[in-house]
Amino acid sequence: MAKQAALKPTESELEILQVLWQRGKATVREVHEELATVKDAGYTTTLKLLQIMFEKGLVKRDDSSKTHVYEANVSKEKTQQQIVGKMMNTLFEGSAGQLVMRALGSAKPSRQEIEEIQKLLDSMK
Amino acid sequence: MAKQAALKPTESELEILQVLWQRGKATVREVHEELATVKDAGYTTTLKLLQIMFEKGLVKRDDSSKTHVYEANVSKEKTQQQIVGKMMNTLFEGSAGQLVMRALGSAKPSRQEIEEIQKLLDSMK
DNA sequence: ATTTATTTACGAAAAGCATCGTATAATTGT
DNA sequence: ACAATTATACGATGCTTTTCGTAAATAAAT
Repeated sequence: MAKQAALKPTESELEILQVLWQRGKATVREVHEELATVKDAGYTTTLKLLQIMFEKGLVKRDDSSKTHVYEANVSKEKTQQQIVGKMMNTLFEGSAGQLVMRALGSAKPSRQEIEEIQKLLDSMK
Repeated sequence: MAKQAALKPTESELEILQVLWQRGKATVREVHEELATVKDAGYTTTLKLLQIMFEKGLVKRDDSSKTHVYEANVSKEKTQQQIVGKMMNTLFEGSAGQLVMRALGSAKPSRQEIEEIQKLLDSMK
């Protein structure tokens, strides 16, 4: 069904995508249980959200058996890219450098991550 | 009216804040004109937004003369920090490194910015 | 002075989002 | 077989966000 125009997941939808990206496939119940450790909402809320996400094309589902199995239909990478890109524009005047500086000031990455980033930076010069 | 609990500017509010951070002070008209180069909304829309932001405490205003003059009432730094932090959690599992990698993959910073980031990274090791 | 422009205030529509309750169907346990 | 549990579907509510129209007040222009 082709490419959709920049569909931006909402906050709640992102929480669910996070679970799906991590688990691959999951039932509503499984998503809900995992969400419950962080959030606090009813089962039907999670269900409804997943149904809406299905309509939007954010997830796909296997409904061959009674208990449907959901799976992300947008990649983690693309989604991250899209949102970071948007944020760079509305909040950092389009400057990746500024965003990076702010992110690094917020929380410290591990030594290994630091070296990875440095490697990437070197290759960009 | 004191300190508010974590007030999260909306997308549109961020666009306006961006203008105000850049200009310092501005009338509704000025904000609107600048916004118009990027966005497409009526004058009263911008006005209303600014009025709402005033009620929320996001901006302050000088209404001593008929034409009110607005100014940001939240700092760019704090706001950026707040939003980047939130995004790190909901989208990058709390990892600054992952976020940085993604940001760098999105758009290339200038050579000068790269070196600045490298300096910061070195000091973090 | 009278008209024209600009400005603020305010109400309200329209759309999007998160949440839940209830009905209905299917599955499981006894 | 029947009761209890578990699923989905779907409508509806309340809230937030964005948008604009219109009225009233002020200022500027002729």
